[in-house]
Amino acid sequence: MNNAQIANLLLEIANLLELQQADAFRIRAYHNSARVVRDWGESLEDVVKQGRAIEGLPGVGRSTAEKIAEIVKTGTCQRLQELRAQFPAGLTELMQIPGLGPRRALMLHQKLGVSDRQALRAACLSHRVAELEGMGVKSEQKILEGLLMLDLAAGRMPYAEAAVHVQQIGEYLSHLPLIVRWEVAGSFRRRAETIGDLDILIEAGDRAAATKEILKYNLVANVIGQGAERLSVRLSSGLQVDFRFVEADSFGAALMYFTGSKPHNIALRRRAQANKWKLNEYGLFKGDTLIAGKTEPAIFRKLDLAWIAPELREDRGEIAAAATGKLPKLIEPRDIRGDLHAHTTASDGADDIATMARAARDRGYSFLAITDHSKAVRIANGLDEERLRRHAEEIRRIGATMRGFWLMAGVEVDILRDGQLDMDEKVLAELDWVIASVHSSMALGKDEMTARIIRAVSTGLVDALGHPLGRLIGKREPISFDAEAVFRACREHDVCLEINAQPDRLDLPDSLCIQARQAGVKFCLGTDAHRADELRFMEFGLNVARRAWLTAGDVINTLSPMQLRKRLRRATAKV
DNA sequence: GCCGTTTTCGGCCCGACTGTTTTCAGTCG
Repeated sequence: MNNAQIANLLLEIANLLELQQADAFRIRAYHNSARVVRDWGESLEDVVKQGRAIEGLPGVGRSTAEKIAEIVKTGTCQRLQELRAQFPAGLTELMQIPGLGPRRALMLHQKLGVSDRQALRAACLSHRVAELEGMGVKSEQKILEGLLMLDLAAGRMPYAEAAVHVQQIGEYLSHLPLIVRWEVAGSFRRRAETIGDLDILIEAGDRAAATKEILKYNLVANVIGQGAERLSVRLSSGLQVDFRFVEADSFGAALMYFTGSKPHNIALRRRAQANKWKLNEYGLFKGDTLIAGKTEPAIFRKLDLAWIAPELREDRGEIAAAATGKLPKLIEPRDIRGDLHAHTTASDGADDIATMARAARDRGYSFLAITDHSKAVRIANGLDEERLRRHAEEIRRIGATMRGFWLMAGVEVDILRDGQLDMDEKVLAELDWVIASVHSSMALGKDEMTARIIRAVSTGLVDALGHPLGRLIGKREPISFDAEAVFRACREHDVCLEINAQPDRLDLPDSLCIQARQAGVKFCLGTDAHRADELRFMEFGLNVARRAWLTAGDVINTLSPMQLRKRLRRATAKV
């Protein structure tokens, strides 16, 4: 049972308590603990199995700790079973539909016997829902639309996809003379892995006129809500966009508020409250007097905090760090001097060596590692020893023509099922850079997988562990291994963990990077580019690194070619 | 259910919008 699974059961308890209309703070306590458990670096299953106490998790007290222990041991807990017995199974699922909360879900069940999506759709279509007290034709329509949405898009989209929307909307907004200023807030500004909807702040002289103009945007499919403060629309792509109208004097406060995250906001407000102040989307108030609101830095200053980068605003200790001057100096795009994962036509890439190298140099890089697949990945035309040798020669030949640029001869070698590397050791030892990755037997059990990876990173031939989880966001679950043990092995053998920047990988993810960093492991960023154009994915890898509190010193892509050579030689010398 | 420079009890962030209502409950972020 991994932390995410434990968190899901805690969330289910929270949802069922909502149905029960239990105390709201108790419900929130379960939501909080679920979030903390999901993000927690160490496997709680391991903690429990080793007989250690679950402690140090903020928001997890005695009661929840006991439940977690019970869940690990039995797969469920008494409290959850009792709650499940009280309500039909599908009810918490109904609460996922926009506009349906616990009360309405419960009413639908009690009055109409509805307990799953299908029955709900039927009830709407036969207009039985509209007849219920507090419901009407519009509610019914809204539920039907919500059901459609749930079937259509499974909710969140990858950050990279949202970024395309932001660019399009931004171009449109920037051409509206009525709009003085606009800014994207929300999870997009925090550069989260996936984005549920877009929150865009708008400063405009005439809100009504601005609303009209925005509604003329040709990608708006329908209006979800419209008021003096807010305009919510759905684009034809299914993406929900919330426009918030904001006064100049409140812009900073609104930016903070709508950037979130929610737990971060709550923590900030408590801090304001401790001073007998009030913090909301309009500003920081002492009584009725606005004492800060125009800019974010002004509000942070009043709260006696350093400005916190949006990527850190997840209530993971950033407020305490900001209060004590201990915020990290986060890695930035200009720190990156090269890319350490790229493919060419030699395996499954679309561009040849020279094209990839030129593209990297055009980005201002000082190095690029060419890392094509090894022979086990047949479908990707993986290289055998002989082809890899010739390929490396060709890489070096082209590299020699490029002044001030290190074209690294590397490989992405497969970690076979038993942990052996899919390439002769001699050939690997001749290369500049070796990434080892799991591409097969991904369903292996946790113990076997852990042993497999540790064996591979302990060969002394590996520089980096590629896309360690092997997950594809929303498509493929991560492989299962003991992260602490693997990280320890990586540190001992001087193996970097890759942050793979492909938009649907983002692997390692931020929470595990935080844990790995604490274990003393270094990181490398790689776009895993399969065409020259994909070198731009570096941006997405940087998002992960920043969300993981990483500095330039944690990431070896910030080294100069000479420093990098030195570091890699040292690693090899240890063998 | 959690938590403690206001606290081991009694608080717990705060406001907008919708749909159905005549003053508000439910939902959302």
